[in-house]
Amino acid sequence: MISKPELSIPEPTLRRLPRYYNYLKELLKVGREIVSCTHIGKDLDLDPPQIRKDLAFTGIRGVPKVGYQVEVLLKSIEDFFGWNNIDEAFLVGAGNMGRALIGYQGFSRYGFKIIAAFDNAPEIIGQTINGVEVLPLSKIKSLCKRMNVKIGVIATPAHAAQEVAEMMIAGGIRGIWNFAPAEIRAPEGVIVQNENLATGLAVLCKKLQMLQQSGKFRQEVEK
Amino acid sequence: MISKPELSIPEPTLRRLPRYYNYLKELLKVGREIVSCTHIGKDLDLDPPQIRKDLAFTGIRGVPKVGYQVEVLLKSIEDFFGWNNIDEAFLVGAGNMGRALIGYQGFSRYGFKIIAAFDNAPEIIGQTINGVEVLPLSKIKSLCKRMNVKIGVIATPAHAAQEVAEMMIAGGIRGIWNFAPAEIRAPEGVIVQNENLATGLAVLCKKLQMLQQSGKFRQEVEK
DNA sequence: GTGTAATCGAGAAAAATTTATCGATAAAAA
DNA sequence: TTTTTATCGATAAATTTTTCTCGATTACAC
Repeated sequence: MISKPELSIPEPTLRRLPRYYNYLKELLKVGREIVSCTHIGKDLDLDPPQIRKDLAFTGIRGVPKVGYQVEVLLKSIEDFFGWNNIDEAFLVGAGNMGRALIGYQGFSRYGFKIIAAFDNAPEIIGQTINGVEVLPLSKIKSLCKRMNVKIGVIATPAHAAQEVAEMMIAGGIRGIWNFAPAEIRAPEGVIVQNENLATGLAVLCKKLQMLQQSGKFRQEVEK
Repeated sequence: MISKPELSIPEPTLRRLPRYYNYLKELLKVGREIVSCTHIGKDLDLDPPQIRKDLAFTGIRGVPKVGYQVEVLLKSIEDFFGWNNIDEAFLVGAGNMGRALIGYQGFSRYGFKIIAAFDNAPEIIGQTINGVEVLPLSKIKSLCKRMNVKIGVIATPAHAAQEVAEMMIAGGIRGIWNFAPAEIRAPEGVIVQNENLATGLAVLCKKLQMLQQSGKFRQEVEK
């Protein structure tokens, strides 16, 4: 029972940190230099002690009565995630989802860059999408090795995902960001992060549904 | 302290359910008719009792020694989320992210459909993307009302998100699915679901980083 | 039939996470 | 200079979530 990559940082914290980061970037734009947890808490609807704890994981210390310097805080989060040096990645599946990921400008902020795309469809191979060339899938293993790429993005249909993952792993990929609605099995030492768009949608729809029901309920009670 | 939409179902459960759903769909394709929690647990790397508990929230009951009927289980999850009747939604921001969301075929499975897109850029207005027309943003409020659309998707740059959200809310939108890397403030009774792609990326990168460090550490110890 | 094995459901125990509390510290005001 | 106030950090309490345990149920083998 020691197999898992022993994440000593709570995952909820890990998920909140990028949110702080985006928020702080906005603050910086507005020209704010200093911010307190109380203030962040109001804007993000979180409890100040929790924010303090989360931020403490990045190794930063605040000053009583003052708070944190926005720039220092941003730097601290960047260092924590290693966003200052760029991670180059390969993407497989240049369909709609794949194209969107290639075209999405926002990743540069997080030190992430898709440097090549792969696909099987002859009509897509050879195209250039947002400056990223689409290569035949068969080449992925050798190119992974040659270019020492460690992160792979999967944006294929569900049925192709596992096979693609195995090709990536054979090429030495250590982290897989999976957008296909499928479960990927990977050996120990390879991290798979599943990104399921439906999850967020489901949560939204369910909350909406419950809200409506409670609304109806309230109306009926009020009669 | 009674303000929040009192989600009596644990959110982690809510986030796991779509995962079960996708997994079960795959099982069905392979022709499997019956499945036990033990089996699901092996494939999804989760504990059987937890799966049982999660599934129980959808109101289903399993049969000892047998498990669950895959089709019945799928139906139960569909009913739970209300995926059998289609939710129509408007999208704002027909950039890369917006186009991807419009083009993504996968949403139909979850009873979700983007029926129109809105943008401000004159060169984009009037285009048709995957059968979805792009209309001027100014029309969104009146069209929301006329077509009784209750869900809005925001795929604009961060700075435009709040303003767009307010237009949507003015038109009667009750649920906002936000892909812009910005915090949206909404009145009570409007649900905002933030979808931050960077979150998953950050978790992946951090796990990878920790894995590498522990690997290095191990190597050094072994010397 | 009867026994065995697999699985379920429900409730208890354990773990993780969130929330609250309290003393300490630093800036601003008196 | 002293008092007041806002905020921090650390610890403790409460809550939530996960994991475990156990008796009950059902199919299958003998």
